[in-house]
Amino acid sequence: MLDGTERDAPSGHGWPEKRQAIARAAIEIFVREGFARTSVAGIAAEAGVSKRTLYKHYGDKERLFLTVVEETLTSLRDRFVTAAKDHLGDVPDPRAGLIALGRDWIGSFLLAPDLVALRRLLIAEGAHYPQLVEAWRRTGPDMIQTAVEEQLSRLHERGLLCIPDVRVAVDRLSALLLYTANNRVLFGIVPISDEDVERYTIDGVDAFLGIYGPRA
Amino acid sequence: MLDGTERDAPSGHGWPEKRQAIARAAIEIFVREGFARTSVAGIAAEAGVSKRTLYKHYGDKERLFLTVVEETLTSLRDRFVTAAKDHLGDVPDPRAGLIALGRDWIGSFLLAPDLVALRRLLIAEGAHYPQLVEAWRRTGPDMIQTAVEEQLSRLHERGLLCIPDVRVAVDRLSALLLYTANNRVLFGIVPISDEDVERYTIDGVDAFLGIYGPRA
DNA sequence: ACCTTTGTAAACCGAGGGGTTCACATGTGA
DNA sequence: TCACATGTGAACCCCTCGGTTTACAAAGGT
Repeated sequence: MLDGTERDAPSGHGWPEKRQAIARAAIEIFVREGFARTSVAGIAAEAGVSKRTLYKHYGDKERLFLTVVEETLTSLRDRFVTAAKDHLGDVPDPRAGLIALGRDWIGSFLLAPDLVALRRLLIAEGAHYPQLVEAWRRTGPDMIQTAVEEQLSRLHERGLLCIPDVRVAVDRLSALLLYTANNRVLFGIVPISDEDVERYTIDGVDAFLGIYGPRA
Repeated sequence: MLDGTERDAPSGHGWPEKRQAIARAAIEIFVREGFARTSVAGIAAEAGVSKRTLYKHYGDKERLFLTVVEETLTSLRDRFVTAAKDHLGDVPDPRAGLIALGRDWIGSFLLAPDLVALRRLLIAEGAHYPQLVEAWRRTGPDMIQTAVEEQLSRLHERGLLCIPDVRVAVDRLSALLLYTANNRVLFGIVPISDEDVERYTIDGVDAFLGIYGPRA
C-alpha cells in the first residue's frame, strides 16, 4: 500500500490538482443538493481528498461555496464569448441564420444540464448570496445580450430585417425562443428532446419574424 | 389566568386553529428559507405552538412540508380561477383588453411576492420532490393557459384578432409578457416598480399584436 | 541525513436540529 | 367530580455536521 499505487492518476500529494478536484466535486454537489444539504465531508470524499486539505485551500464552507460558484461563472463567461464568436457568424438568409442561432442558444446554453443546475442554484440561494446573482447577471445574460444585439444590428443594416430598437428586439427574441423551454427545464424532471428544441426554435423564430420580418 | 383571557383570539387550546397557525408559519418559513434551512422548532415558535402539537398534527418535517405546500397550491388554484373569471371578462378593444389582462397577469400572478417565493421554492426543491412540481403544473400554468385561451378565442371569433392556433398564441403572449419580468424577479433582489410593470405589459402586448394584429 | 511542505486518516469538540418523553395545565363531557 | 383529550414547555436522546487537532507518511530541496 505504500509502493506504486496511485502513480498514473497523480493523487500522491503536493499538487494543485487537489484544489481543482475539490472545486469540481464541490460545484457538482452544491449544484445538485443546494448549499444547506451539502456536507463538506461529502465534497472531500467525492474529491478523494481529506477534509484537512479542503480547509487548507478554502477557509470554510461558505467561502468554498462562493469561490467555487464564482469560478464556475467566470469559466462560463469564456464559454459564452467563444460560442458567440463561433456560432453567431455572418448569415446569408435571416430565417436560416436566426434558426441556427436559436438552436445553438437553446441547446448549448438554455438546456445544458450544468447551466440549468447552476441557474436553479442561483435562484434558490440568490436571496442569501446576492453577490452571486450579480456575478451571474454580468457573466451570463449581459454577454448574450450584447452578442445577439450585434447579430441583429447586422441583419438590420443589411436590410434583411426591420428593427427599430435592437435592445427590445433581443428581449423579444429571447422571450419567444426561451420562455417555454426555460420553464419546463427549470421546474425540471421532464426531459426535452431534440425535436422539442427544433420546434421551440422554429416557432420562436417565426414569431419573431412575424414582428420584425421585412414584410411591412 | 384561568378566566376570560384569550377569548376573542381563540388561542386557548383544543382548536383546529392551531393547525392553521402551524400551516401559515410553516409555508412562510419554508418559502423564505428553503427546506433544509428551516427548523421545526422555528416553525413552532412562529406559530405560537409547542413542538409536540406540531408533531401531533403533521407526523414529521417532510410530511409537514409536503402537506403545507400542497395545501398552498390548492388554495392558489382557487385564486387563479376567481381572478380569471373576474379580470379576464369581455373586452371591446383588443389592445386595451390585452393590456388589462397583461397588467393583471403580471401584477397579480407573476410578481405577487408569495407566488414568487413559492416558484423559487419549487425550482429549488423540485428535484427532491417531483410530486410538488406536478401539483404546481396542474394548479398554476394549466389554469392560466385555459383561461387565456378562452379569452383569445373570443377575440378571434369576433374578428378582432387573427389567431390560427390559439394554443401557440397563448405561449407567445405569455412569453412576450412575462419572460423579462420573470427572470428579473426569480433571480431576485431588484424590485420591480409599477412603471416597469406598465412598460412590460404594453411592450408585450404590442409585440403580440405585431404577430396577430388584424393588420394582415 | 534532515527539515519543510503537503498531504492523509481518524478522533474529537461543540452546536444545532429532528424527534420523543415527561410532568403539568386546562377546558369538555358523562 | 372524574376521566379524557388536547396542549404546553422543558428536558432529553441521538445524529449530523462544521471545524480542529493529533499522529503519521511521503516527497523534495539543500
